[in-house]
Amino acid sequence: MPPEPTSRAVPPRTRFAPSPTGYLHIGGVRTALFSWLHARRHGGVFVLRIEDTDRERSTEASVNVILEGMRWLGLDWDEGPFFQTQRFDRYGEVLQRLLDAGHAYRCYCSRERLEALRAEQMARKEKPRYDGRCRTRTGPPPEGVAPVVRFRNPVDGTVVVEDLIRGRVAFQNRELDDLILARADGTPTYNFTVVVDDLDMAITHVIRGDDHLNNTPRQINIMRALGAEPPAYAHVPMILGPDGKRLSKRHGAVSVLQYRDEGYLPEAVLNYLVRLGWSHGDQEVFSREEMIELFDVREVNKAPSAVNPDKLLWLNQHYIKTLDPALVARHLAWHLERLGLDPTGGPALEEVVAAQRERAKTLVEMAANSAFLFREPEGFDEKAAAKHLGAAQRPILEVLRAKLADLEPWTREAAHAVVTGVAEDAGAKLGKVAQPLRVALTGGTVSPPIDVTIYLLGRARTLARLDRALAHAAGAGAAEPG
RNA sequence: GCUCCCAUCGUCUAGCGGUCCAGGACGUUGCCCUCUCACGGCAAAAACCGGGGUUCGAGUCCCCGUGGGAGCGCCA
Repeated sequence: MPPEPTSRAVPPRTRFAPSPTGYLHIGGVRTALFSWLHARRHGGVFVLRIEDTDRERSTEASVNVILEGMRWLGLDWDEGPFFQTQRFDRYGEVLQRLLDAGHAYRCYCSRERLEALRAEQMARKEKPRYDGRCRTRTGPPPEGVAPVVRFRNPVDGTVVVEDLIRGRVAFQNRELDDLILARADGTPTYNFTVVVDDLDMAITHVIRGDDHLNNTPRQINIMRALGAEPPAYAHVPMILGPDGKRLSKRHGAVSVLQYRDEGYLPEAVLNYLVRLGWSHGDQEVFSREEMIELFDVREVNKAPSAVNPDKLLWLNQHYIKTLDPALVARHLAWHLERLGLDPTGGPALEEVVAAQRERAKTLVEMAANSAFLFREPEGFDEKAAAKHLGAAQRPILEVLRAKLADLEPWTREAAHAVVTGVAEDAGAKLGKVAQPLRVALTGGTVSPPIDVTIYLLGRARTLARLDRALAHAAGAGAAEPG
């Protein structure tokens, strides 16, 4: 038996081994995160392996999504990506070893027989499994039948999985059947490639979804037949949709990249995921460094957890508000471009972030709220204009225009003084001045504080828009954009 | 059906036999702040699945039940 599995004597080697058959969803990302954290925490190595032996369903597009998603989140790998389809020679080699040692045998049973067998067993309310007919087969092989290769699983005894999360889980060998290692066409199957790879890549900690817990005793048996000791295992519970049901496309099993597209920050996604099934006292916010310092797989919960989109949103806003504006600005630029806007065609992005950070839960929202700084609004919001850009507001807007025309310096403070001064002179509350001005400048009723809005917009745009608003207020017909 | 896993507020969780009439966070509700939208502040409602044990004492340990989940492919 190996010593304490998380001993720091040997740097751990962990891996993330997705199969490129769909998109990389949030559950997979969390597994990757936990694996990555374990490696980083203990100064180990994180390996990326693409399990693409299912050539029917594996796609290059899916591989790209995995790589892009990992990069976006900053889950960097130290080795790989390794592709299983490029290791077929190696699997063949190991398979031969197993065959030679008598740990594997060729099975000539037809699919029809297997299906019938399964049906019978189900009818008898038994667990469907291979009956081992070819296990002891002697004599010449049947003609014209391409055999599969099966593992000769021990018939009795117990396999114990010492799981870092579940604790000790025991399986009876008699519950296991002789699984197929290689198909009739010679290609290796999942449970076999995983064993070979985890061994070859010297993986010390297999951190994966708990849908694999039942596969583990089989894999351990194969490893032992190969004369190897199994690594430590940590089976993390599945992630459920917001409705508490299994994640599916209908509710939240979206690609990680969709979170990027919807305006989430990688910091928020990572923070959200690390708190899903793991905690450190009452702490909710974890920087990347803190996660690495504090995360311990052994503390991961055993129960599955449901995703909570609202909390992700909250974290996203938290990071939008607290991260370095320069960093957020880079993300904002990306989203502005997606909107068809030129990020350089307006005020400095860092200042935009500083002004908008408290009123946007996502970067998509921030980009949309900030669009007025980068292009001329499409006219005025009808209701807003009706209320704030009437004849009654004209005098105030005219005064504002006059004062802003030669305001020096063009700062937030100076703009503030103008607006409050106009309000005082008119004996009106600030809102009576600020709101019409806001509609005039932005076309709508929502924007950063009015002085900040003026400052960011700049003199030229401010005056042009005031002129347009004045024209509108005068009933001079529809304003021409730009 | 069989095997394995799981079970604290709506959700994520703290709790590792007494300090728990169960704490934090998201969300919800109310109040405050306020030039819009927000941010923020304060407050409130909200949970130990059920039943047996063990123990002086159980959310915490054991058993059973119930309810979820996973696996049982020439898928991964």
